[in-house]
Formats: sequence, structure tokens, C-alpha cells
Amino acid sequence: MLDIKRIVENKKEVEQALLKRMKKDDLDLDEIIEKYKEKKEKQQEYETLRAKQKGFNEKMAKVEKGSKEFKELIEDLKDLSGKVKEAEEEVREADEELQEKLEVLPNIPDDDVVGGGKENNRVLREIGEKPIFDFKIKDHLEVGEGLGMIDMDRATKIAGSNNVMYRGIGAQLEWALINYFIGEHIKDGYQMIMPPHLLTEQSGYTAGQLPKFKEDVYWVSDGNMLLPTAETALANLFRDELLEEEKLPIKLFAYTPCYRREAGGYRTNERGLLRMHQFNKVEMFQYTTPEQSEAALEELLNKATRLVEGLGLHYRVTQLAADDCAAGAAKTYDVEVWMPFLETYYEVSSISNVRDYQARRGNIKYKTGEGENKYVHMLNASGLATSRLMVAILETFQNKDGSLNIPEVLQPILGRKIIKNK
RNA sequence: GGAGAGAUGCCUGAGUGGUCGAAAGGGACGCUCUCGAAAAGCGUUAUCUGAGCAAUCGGAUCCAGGGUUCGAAUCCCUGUCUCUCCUCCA
Repeated sequence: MLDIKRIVENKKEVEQALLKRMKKDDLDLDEIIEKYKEKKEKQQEYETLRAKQKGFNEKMAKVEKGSKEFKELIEDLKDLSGKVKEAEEEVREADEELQEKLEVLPNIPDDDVVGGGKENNRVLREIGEKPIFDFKIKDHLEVGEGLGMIDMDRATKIAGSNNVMYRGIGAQLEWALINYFIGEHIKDGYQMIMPPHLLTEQSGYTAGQLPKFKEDVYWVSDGNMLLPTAETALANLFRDELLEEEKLPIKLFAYTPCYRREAGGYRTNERGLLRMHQFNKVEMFQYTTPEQSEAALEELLNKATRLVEGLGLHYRVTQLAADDCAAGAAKTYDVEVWMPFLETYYEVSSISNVRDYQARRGNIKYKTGEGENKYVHMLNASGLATSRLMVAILETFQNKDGSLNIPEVLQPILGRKIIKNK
């Protein structure tokens, strides 16, 4: 949610920034400003009438109940009461219309975010090198199924298509990844959260997934939704709360499965574990003051890249163009890992500064030293998406004989260096 | 799942349909006193929002949303949450 005052006061500037991620035809700030003015006018009208009405209260209390004067007053006031109600209704309508227009606007991109969509994403750096194989490599499914780590057929049997089941050492490896990330986040002073997976509609709204992605999340019969990412839970922790400035930044992380309908269908080449209805992800999250949020974004990016590096995988960092960022994000980095078989990079972490966009929706503020209540800034970052990394690991560390080397950092957790068929 | 009770300011807690943004106590903060502290006394102590340079004036908020009424913290309905008892359980 954008600040209506900012739109009114800096229309040109806001418009220019939003055009980096919106088509001109979809953006009509004048209409919004018009609505805002209309609402304010109606509000004035209502308040004047209401003040008048309240003014009579004292008099009514003093006048004897059954008296002639009393009855006459009531007749007059009935008329006024009707007007007050009408005015109130008009304010409500105008405000609703305003909110509707306002809440679909995406966040204002940061100055250093370029306009346009995916095609304008910028690769900032590539780390490590593409592995070279002296044999014909298999894709991750072949490696994983060959070693009995993944059982797609039975997963599909019990849960339908686009589901996966890890088995034996495969399940252990996935779990070891999660453990590795958890350990690193705890070392860095992040607090671990285990949130509920079934969230209310309101939570989806605050996080910004609703109403836009209503079709993409799973709904259960009592009206709650299955979280599509732990971000949805973490972004709602302090909803309607006033935080203490000294407590900021608040650094959190959570491991949860992420549930997504992926209703739009699958790209045909996204075989196997690349896109699933349920995948594992560790999510990092920060609540900061506006002054702290830029440094926090860099910190989160560093954390994410360090984890990938720890695994010994080749990756690159890109900065997303305005229209490729999630609607709430003002600036987003992606960490993309190299998938040797597909010969493409795939996102394993998306690191976003949402600034006060979610805080406005969720009414999350902090008290400054001067006693002023200000919206917090919020940041989210995968740290990391384990199911995707599994793909990269299976493809990158495979050997000619079908066995798989285990990344060094995971060896102590798993108690072995290599996975092979007996 | 069944039965009942409740939701009021930073906290505890009172509240009659009108003069209630709300008693009282506590806490916190400030001042007086003191070398300092304690104690005591006095005072201050919600948020959002509109107009105004300002003093100030107006509106909203007693869980949320509807309703009744000239007027609602107070009455009615619905929802949410909390607590107690029973039931069921990992």
C-alpha cells in the first residue's frame, strides 16, 4: 500500500517511478487523487453534521423527558439524524473506492532499479565456474532416482502430479540442507520461528499475496489458506503492533514447506523438482527502521550467497528490473544457481526490500525517540529454497558411475562423503 | 464437539442509554523537598485523523462488523478471540 499523501504531494515523481513497472494505461493517479479529495470533502460534511448532532446531546439530557419541548426537539433531531447517516454512508463508499484503487498499486521502485520486465534484469556478478564434465551427464531426476533418493512415481500415486517424495539418504540430504541453513542463521543471531502453516485471509492480504494471487494459493474448508511461503507468516507476526525502536532490527527465520497451486501450468522443460506443489524453504526476515533497511538488504544478500558458496555451487546474482519484482518490493536481488543439465540459472533466493509497503497494510509501526509512530521497513529473503538446491546438487556433484559427492559442509551432518549404489 | 463466562486506556479494574475519551488504584514520567536516594506532596500520562502559522477547534476509536435510538462503552444480532467445565485426543 502506498501513502496517499505521497501521491498527492509528489504526483509526478511517483508516476515516473511507477511507470518503470506499469503500463501507462494501467496507471491513473489523477483518478486516485480525485477520489481522495472527494473522500475528504465528504468527510468534512459528515464531521460538521456530526458535531451539530453531538452538540444537542447535552441539551437533551437536561430537558424533561415527557415535556413538549422534548418532543419537539426529537422531531427536529430525527431529520438531522437521517442526514448524518447519509453522510456517513457516503464517506464509507468514497473511502472504499479509494482503498480499492490504492491497494492494487505496486510499490515504488528504488531509484537504482531499472524499468521494464525480466529482459532488463542485470547480472551483477557470477561466482565460481560452470562445472565441466568428461562424461554425458544425467538430469537430477535420473541421478536421484538412480540412487533411490527420490521416488516420483509413488509420490504421484499418493498425492497426484507435481509432487515429490524424498527417500532414505535423499530425505536425509534435504534435511541436512535445512539444518545447515538453520545453523548458520542461528550463528548470525536470527531468531528461529516455527509458524502455523494455515493462515487467515487477512494474513495473505497484509503480506501482499492477496487479492492478487487468490488463485495460486490453497484454501482449506474453514477459510484459511496454506502458506505459499513462510514470508506470509513472518510478515504478519507484528500486525497491528507498536514496536520499540531499540528492538529494531528484528531478525527472524523460519523453515516451512511452501504450498502452491501453480495453477498456471508448468513449463515443459521444468521436469522433476524444479516446480512443485510443495517445496521446502528456509525464509529470512527483518523488521527495521527506514534508515536500516538498505544495509539490511545487503546483509541478507550476503547471507544468501554465503550459503550457496558454502555448498560449492556455481551461481550468479542479478538485480531485478522493476516489473519483475514482486508487487510489494521496492528492490529485489535474485541469487540464481547453475543447473548443469538444463544449462540455465535457477532462482534459489529472492531478496527484497519491501520498505513500508507491507507495514501500511498490516499497520506495523515503531515509536521513535521523539515519540513519533512510524511504519517499519520489512525485508524478506529466501535462505534458501532447499528443494531447488537439491536439483543443483544432484546435477553438479554427480559422478560418471552414477554416484554423488556430498558437499563438504553437509558431510558432518550426514556422516558420509559420497552416495552410491551398493 | 457440547455448556457457560468474558473482551474497557501502559496494567488492574469501575461504568448508569445523554454532561464518558471514560471512576479508582497501580505503573511510568516531571516538579517540590533532599548533598543524593527513599518516602511524601503536586502534576502529567492513548492513538489515528481534518482545518489552522499558531493558540486552538472538529471527527473517529471502550475486540470487529451490522442494527435499534434524537442520542450507544452501555440495548440487540453476527463474527473473532480469551477463560472455565465437559467431551475428545498427539
